[in-house]
Amino acid sequence: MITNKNCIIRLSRYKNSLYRLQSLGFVKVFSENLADAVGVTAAQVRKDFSLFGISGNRRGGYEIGSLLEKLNTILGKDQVQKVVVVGAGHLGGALMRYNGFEKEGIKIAACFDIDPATYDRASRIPVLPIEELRAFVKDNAIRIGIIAVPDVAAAQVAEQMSNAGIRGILNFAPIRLKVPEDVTINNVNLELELENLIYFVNILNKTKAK
Amino acid sequence: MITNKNCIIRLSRYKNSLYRLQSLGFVKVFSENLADAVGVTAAQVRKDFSLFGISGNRRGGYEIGSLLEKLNTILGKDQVQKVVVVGAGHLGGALMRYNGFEKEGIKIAACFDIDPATYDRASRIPVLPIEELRAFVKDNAIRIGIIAVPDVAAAQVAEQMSNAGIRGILNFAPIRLKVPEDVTINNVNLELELENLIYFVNILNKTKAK
DNA sequence: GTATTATTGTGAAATAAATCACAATACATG
DNA sequence: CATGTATTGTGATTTATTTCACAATAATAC
Repeated sequence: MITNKNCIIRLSRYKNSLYRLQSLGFVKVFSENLADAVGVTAAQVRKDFSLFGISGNRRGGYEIGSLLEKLNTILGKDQVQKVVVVGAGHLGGALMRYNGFEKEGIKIAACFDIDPATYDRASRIPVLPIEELRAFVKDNAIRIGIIAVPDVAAAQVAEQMSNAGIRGILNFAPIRLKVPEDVTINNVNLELELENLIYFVNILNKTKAK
Repeated sequence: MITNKNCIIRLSRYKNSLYRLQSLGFVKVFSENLADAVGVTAAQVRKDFSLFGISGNRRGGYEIGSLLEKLNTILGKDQVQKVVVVGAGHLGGALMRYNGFEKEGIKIAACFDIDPATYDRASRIPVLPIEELRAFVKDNAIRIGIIAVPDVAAAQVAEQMSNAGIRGILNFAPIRLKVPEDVTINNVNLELELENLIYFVNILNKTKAK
């Protein structure tokens, strides 16, 4: 079982690049081409594939169509993934309006909040009371949730999600969530990303200056 | 020169946890406590500090105040960091309204777009024509930029930023940007994060099932 | 002031990830 | 059908990161 997050992210990148190559009319690809497109080494590409038992054709490279099928299976993209969002504020709203998920086979099935002013059952993506989270998650067999609430509410929401049966959480709140070990958390923290950039900009600047 | 991104992110996390501990009235902290708060091992905390020449007091732990000073210096938080956003759409708008940056000493100085309908020089955060990016960046000595435009425009914006003198880019567009090597890029890609979650939820599920 | 104890700081060891390098092999060419 | 060539697949090697383990040492107790 491969649990190297970077490796899985590379698989996603390969997949995205392959779609681009396919739409340009390409049918086959060499590890070298894919490596260039994604920004890694050719050996890394082959090693990653080898890890997942994906094989190509010596001297002939990889057939894009079948490669995509395999990657999509590994990445769970052979079916539409339904997710829920908790938090109908600025961020939750932006996520609901964002149309990049659809073409990736990800569907926001509903949004939940505690503020009745936000409720809207008639909307394309319904906004429902948080009390209905559990039932909705069960009824729709949902396993992925997005936390888009202020940090003070995040811990409680994480617990509600976990109790409801959600097994993967994308967390936008800038705090560490504690969940059972069978729940996976990916954090998106813009302050951290910016802070990180600042550090690297600073040290690279100093290095050049010397 | 430490160039391990994860290590720098841990420093940010230590810093955030330390502020929390400080606000609870704590004055000193042990590597063990910090480790618990951040979710790493105590040895990792000490090793990270050691890497940056930060030392505590054997048997007495670390004094939170001076530790924070050192971390803030390393992370470039001893002065307010001004950044620009390019793209005044949903995402750019949400970023401008987001008030989490301010308390981290990060200030969005201006936003740029190509659509005259978005221009607003009188706003708290002015929205300006992209043509003015270069002059603004120079005049305000800005080094960090956020790309919040659709993917088709991202490559061009990255080039404009890089030419204008920006040295760190936070990129929300789901494509790989090519920039000179003295420009650092951090990508935020929600589709990728979700896809990644799906993978881990799937494999953990299978593992448990067997 | 001596002994005891808790905690740091950091080389050494272990583990994880990436790269190398080359045998295996499929296709092309004559 | 033999020879040459390009590309894969992967064990071996290298590099990076984390963890271990324990000497050094500062605070505390007696």
